Amino acid sequence: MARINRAAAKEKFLRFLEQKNLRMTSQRMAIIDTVFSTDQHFTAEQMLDWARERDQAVSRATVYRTLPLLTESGLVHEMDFGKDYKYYDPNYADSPNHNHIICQDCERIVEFESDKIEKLQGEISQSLGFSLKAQQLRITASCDELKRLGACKNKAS
Amino acid sequence: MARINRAAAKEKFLRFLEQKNLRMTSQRMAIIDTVFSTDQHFTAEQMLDWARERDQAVSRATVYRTLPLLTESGLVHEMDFGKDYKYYDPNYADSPNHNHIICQDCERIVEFESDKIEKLQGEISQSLGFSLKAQQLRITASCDELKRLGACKNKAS
DNA sequence: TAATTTTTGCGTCTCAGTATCAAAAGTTTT
DNA sequence: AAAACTTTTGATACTGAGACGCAAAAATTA
Ligand SMILES: [Mn+2]
Ligand SMILES: [Mn+2]
Ligand SMILES: [Zn+2]
Ligand SMILES: [Zn+2]
Repeated sequence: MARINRAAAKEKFLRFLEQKNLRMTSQRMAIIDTVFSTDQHFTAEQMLDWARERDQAVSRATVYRTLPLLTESGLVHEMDFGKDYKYYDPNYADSPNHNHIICQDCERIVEFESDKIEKLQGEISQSLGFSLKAQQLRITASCDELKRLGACKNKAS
Repeated sequence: MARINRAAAKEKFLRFLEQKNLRMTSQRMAIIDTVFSTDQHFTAEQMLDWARERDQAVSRATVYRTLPLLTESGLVHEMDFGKDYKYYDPNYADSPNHNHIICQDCERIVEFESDKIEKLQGEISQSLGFSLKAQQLRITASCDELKRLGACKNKAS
């Protein structure tokens, strides 16, 4: 589940902008540089902070405008992890078939791939009249395995 | 995936209230009557509308206060279906092991149970250091099977 | 350089949900 | 049953993520 490398990401984004008659600007550059220097799942506000460390001239509005462009171009995916804000995942361009398990106590997110579950997913979807395209699977659980080791910062501890 | 019957639900809620030194009021009664007359997944705003049809004297505030009580008592479950508002599920008391598949185009939600996927879920969770309790699984897909039949009201059609 | 198009940043708005608080309703004590 | 106390209610204000409108700035084209 490694992210796409920064040069390739820039390349792809440039082609996307060109094709939509949009311009590469210093702010957009700062944002995609920041996005593709992490493989963590991040929020818009986090991205704003990080991008500003790199380039002061990045506004909240531009971040909120650029993330949908990155999404549309396929470089990141919008993720819903059950919080009331969106997450973005920079790891999809490179591994489009991974899924996530989320701890509902802390916010630990772990990626995984499983042929078996992917197959079952497809079978279930189909049997219920859903198509396969763009499917995604999320498991919500508790990491008290990790809690016992002191790794899970459970809020209600 | 049938919901618990209304009388049993009221009974359970009464015991819950008693045990927490809370009172059964006409508003709370109207709300749980409404909740357990549907087996649909609903939002707080929907519940407000429906409960008001039954009893004018139900305010938004009371709905937003009662739903967490019903959740805490185990009669409903808070659900996140990827929208920016919560859903509530009245079907958990009776079938606590069901999962959901959601169409990302329309908002169709279909419940399903699968021993196979449940087993895999447990295996994956465990192998990644997550515990089994309170796990839940959500599949996001597109129902273009149904779309072809004109059943899916896809927004971007 | 001038005209045109795109982008930016600020401020305002929306919307679900929470917090506040005084009035109302229910309970317990005298 | 009146007084004292507790819980609940509803109106209103507030919050926080994100969308939107607009005038200024930047980039492109003429
Ligand atoms: Mn991921
Ligand atoms: Mn359900
Ligand atoms: Zn955890
Ligand atoms: Zn659909």
